[in-house]
Amino acid sequence: MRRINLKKASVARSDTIRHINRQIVLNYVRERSPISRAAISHETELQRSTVSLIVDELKDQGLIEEIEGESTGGRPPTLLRLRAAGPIALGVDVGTKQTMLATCDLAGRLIDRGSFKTLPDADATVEKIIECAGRMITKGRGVEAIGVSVPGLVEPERGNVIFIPHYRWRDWDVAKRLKQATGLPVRIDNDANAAALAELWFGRPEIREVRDFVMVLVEEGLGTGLVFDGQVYHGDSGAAGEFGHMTIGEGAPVTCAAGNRECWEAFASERAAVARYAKLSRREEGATFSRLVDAALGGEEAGRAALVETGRYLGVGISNIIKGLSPEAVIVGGEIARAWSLISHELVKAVEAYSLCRGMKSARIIPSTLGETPRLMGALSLVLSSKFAAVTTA
Amino acid sequence: MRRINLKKASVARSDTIRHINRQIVLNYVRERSPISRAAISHETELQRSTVSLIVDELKDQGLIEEIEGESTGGRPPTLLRLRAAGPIALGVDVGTKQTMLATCDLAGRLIDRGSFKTLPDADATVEKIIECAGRMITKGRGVEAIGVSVPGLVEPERGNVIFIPHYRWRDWDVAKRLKQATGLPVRIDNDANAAALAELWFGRPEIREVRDFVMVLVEEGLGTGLVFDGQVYHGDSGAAGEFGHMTIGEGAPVTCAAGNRECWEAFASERAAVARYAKLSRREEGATFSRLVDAALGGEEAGRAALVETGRYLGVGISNIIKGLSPEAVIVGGEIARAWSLISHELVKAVEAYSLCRGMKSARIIPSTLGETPRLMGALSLVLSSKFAAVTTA
DNA sequence: CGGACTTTGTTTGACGACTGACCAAAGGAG
DNA sequence: CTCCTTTGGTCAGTCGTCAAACAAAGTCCG
Repeated sequence: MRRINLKKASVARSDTIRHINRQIVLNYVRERSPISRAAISHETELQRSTVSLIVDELKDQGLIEEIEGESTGGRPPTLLRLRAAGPIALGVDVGTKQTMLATCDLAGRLIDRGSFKTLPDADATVEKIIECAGRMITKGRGVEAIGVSVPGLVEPERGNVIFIPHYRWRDWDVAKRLKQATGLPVRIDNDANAAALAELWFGRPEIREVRDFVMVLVEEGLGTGLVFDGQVYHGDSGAAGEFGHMTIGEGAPVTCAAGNRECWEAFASERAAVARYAKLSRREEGATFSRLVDAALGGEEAGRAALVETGRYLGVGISNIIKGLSPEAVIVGGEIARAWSLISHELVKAVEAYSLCRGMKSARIIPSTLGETPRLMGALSLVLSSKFAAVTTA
Repeated sequence: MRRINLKKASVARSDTIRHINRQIVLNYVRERSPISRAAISHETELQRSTVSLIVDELKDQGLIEEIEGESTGGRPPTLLRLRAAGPIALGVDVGTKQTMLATCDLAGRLIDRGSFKTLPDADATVEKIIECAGRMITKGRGVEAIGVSVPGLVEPERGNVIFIPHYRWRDWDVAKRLKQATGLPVRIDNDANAAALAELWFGRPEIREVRDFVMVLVEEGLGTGLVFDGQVYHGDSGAAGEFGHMTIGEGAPVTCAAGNRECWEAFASERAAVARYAKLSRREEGATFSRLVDAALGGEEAGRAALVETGRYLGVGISNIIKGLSPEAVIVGGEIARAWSLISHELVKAVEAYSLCRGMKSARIIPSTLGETPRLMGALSLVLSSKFAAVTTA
């Protein structure tokens, strides 16, 4: 029931039909691999002859490859899977501490990795990214595009980084310069959006099947990535997902980027947790969030208490999101997911306490299924998802 | 960049291409009416011959009709417009005070209207709706489907009304019984979602062009309808849009349905405004919101103050929504829109005060462009939008 | 007033994509 | 070894669009 956007709508030609079916077949190979032509034909209700033609096209384009299958009583099928050979995408995850790079194949399997400490200077960081990326591209031939994930405000369509709070970089031209230096197309997005994209395309099956969910990425700040109908929602000028700046109360332990003590971010980010820890333990001034999590997991009471309190406030904000958006799932990502066993109870309790307004079925709340690299996988997903995305018609 | 849902994806056949182009042409007729075949051909880049074939099909189906045009220097065009003759949809708006019914033509112009006071008994109300609807359907032949808008929680796909707070009706089977009684298909949705749909399809051009917006419907309660990418978002099991139950502070003037004094609804609904008015004016115990608005527009200070305060809290909640969703516009609907000149200043001020966290471009905030019947237009839109909606392919 | 020009709408053959029926290939079961 | 099952490919038929030519119905200007 979508309203057609006449300004952007493109009419269907005779090859549109092939484009649509090509993407459907490709997605069957991706999701049900290894699968035979006959099985695809059976499930899609396309004729076997048609599937064969489409498969030939996908093989020619180097997207899929054949392997031998075992007979089930008749002629043995030739099974299809995504082409495994060689890297196809390069991902750059610009973090507040480290910048990580990786190449991966079509199926999203990592092939090569690299990383360096992010430099406080914007230009120097770009130079280092270009250098490191260049090395990985020449080493692994076949990279077709680059995806970049950054912890800040981005206009994805224009490839424009507006602001990165941690380093106070404004109008950072990383996308333009990467493109110039490598000659490859560059896609860029906010880290929470990228992480949401990664869960959508490469998360564990129980998340991949979910088409409406919210990614809550806890880092120094607090970002949210919204997925509606299997699609990351960017809002007007790509700035959606700043639920981190939602007002949820007063007297937070730290201030948000704008000096506000009422934002969700000021209550539930890593910085908030570290501030609570510093107050509780009273000794470590220069405590990092990593060490805090290690300490808590090691049984230290102050660390545990700081994390649990942070988890509770995460729950308060999540309950607001659930009420408003009724997603099927909420995914919590970032390093805090390592301590999920410690915080989940209090977090879920807070969500339920604030949800009592309506006796509704609540969303599943789960830690990221992508381990410790949701942002890096997100950067790679920016490239890979475009290969598999649905054809946009009207 | 949408992920294909293999469980629901349907493959493209040779007639899919026609379906897609048919909807595009139909939407050109709807939005640029009156328009000639040649103009459609020019804008869509379809051949004139193809447009002609599609137009023939649409004419045969009684969706469009021809009128004569004036020459611009060559052969005069035959202009096309939506068929104006006769009603095509019946809308039922179940309100907490009145239930309104109307029929309209394809272009959304009202043809016939009726209304009655909503009865406190669920069954009796259904009976009365069926009686009134039956009369309007037999009077105006041609009605193809019925749309119903209700002030409560709905599962639109299953046609199930879960709960209507005002009357405490649970599992109301209005859709099923209307369908049985009339033999027509019935579509049902929450009033805020319906109103959002109405703005999307029948709002003034400045809203119709917006593809991401939020409808805030102020009534006894407070509902929100979310439109993403030109599509009403329902969330998991159709329950999205309950931002009214978002926690925004403490000590609201009234309680929400669940006895909570922290919800946005408890601060900014009609009930909240009436409670403020009763407190300020101290005399009228049985004040209604309608009279409150009349009094305020008439210059009464207590009424004005009650509305302005309510507007301020509307702004607080709207600022949270803007931060999280970055919509292009926020539309405020309900009777309070009548007093827009009184409340807009304070409302916008509150939004700005709470938005300072990020110096971002803010959404436009405007009153409903559908006058006093956004819900009724919403009910009609439930039917009409399905005629014009984009073809869902993959 | 009449011919040239302009614009609109229709007709017709060619092309691309899918369907469906038939055929060839390759293995299992008896 | 023969029959059956399953997979994959071939080819005429149909549907929808494109492109170009054609017919229709005006305006413009000498």
